Amino acid sequence: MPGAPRGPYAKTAAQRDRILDAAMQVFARSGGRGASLREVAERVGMSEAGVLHHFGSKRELLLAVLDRYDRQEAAIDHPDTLPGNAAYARDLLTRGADKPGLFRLLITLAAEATDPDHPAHQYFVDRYARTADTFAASLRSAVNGRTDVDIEALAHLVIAVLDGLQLQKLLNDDVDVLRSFDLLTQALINTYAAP
Amino acid sequence: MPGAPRGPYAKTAAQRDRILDAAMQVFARSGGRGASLREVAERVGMSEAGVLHHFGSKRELLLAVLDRYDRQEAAIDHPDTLPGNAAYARDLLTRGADKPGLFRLLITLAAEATDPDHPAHQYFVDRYARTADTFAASLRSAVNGRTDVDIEALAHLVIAVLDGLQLQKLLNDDVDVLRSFDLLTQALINTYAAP
DNA sequence: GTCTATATTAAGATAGAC
DNA sequence: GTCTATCTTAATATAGAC
Repeated sequence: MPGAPRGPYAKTAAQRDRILDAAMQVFARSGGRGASLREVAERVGMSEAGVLHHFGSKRELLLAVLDRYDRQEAAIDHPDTLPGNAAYARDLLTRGADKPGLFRLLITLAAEATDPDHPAHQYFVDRYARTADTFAASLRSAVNGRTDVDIEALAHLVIAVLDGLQLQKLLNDDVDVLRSFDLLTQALINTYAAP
Repeated sequence: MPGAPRGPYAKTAAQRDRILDAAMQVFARSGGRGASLREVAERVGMSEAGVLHHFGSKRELLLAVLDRYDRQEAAIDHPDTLPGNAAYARDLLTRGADKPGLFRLLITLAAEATDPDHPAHQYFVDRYARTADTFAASLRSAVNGRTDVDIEALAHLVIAVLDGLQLQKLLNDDVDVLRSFDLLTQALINTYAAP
């Protein structure tokens, strides 16, 4: 009975969530390889064995963190108009600045997961493909009819900007990512938007 | 006598270089945290203690790898015209595709080094600041006279695109990064270049 | 300059008591 | 469901022989 945990499972679900919260912070600070179960357990006030009772291994824990994040993201409804989507992308940047931990988690793991042997490799391959599809769909309506513009390439470009700008923001908080992003959108609209 | 190693030091310098080559590959595959001295030593056909004779610690080895890369980069002369620079940036992307290891090294470490406690944190902060200055200088001439364009923001934007596109390329080799990059340059020239 | 041997620390994981 | 205790493995680093 998902959605209404009660009985003996209620506590477990709550504990799992607390562990995921802690793990997310630890993975965000130290990446997938730098993070240790010990630190996760410490934060949650539990032994390593306790953590491993809920998640069988470090690998599983990492994937569970990403999976939960995905479910939360999927619950938000995404705009399907272009201005809505540009605003959404802009909002991503702002949220990234607000909660640097979350973005650090994603960018650090994505970079690590570039290694085909990394536990989250397939996850990130899929994730980026999905994102590119989403962005392409909304850009298609903006370009409306123009067949001379490569929508997929445009989608990859926008995603690259979001990732790259946030990386710079994390290294130097003085970088004004919104300013750079606005320069991009203006140029893109100016050049590729349907008349 | 730099540049002409001879006598008992010649072998040492050559060995240091071999170690740096191996370390670069290992760091590129596994990141700074995932990499082990054991694997570096193995590749170079030496014991861990042997490696540590040349570089006192893993941290030192990592910084030496980055330092050597910087010296090599500095030896290349960079164009100072805009078309030259756009071509240079495009070339970076091509090189990244050619030698994925090198770019993986840079992007993975940059993401890790977002953590202020990471050994290479300061290195990457400085590196990005320097790169932004370089790009800004060449963009300034392109915008020639226009005062309504934020050159620094433009520089951060271009760097973001280079990083972000290569990250996607590493996750999925089918992504056509040059196509996306060309969409960017066309839009930027179209919108911000001096008449 | 390189090796073997070892100290030290820490990690991930399992077994079994409570 | 959580803990203590333990196994196993592996990492960085040092000491000292050759």
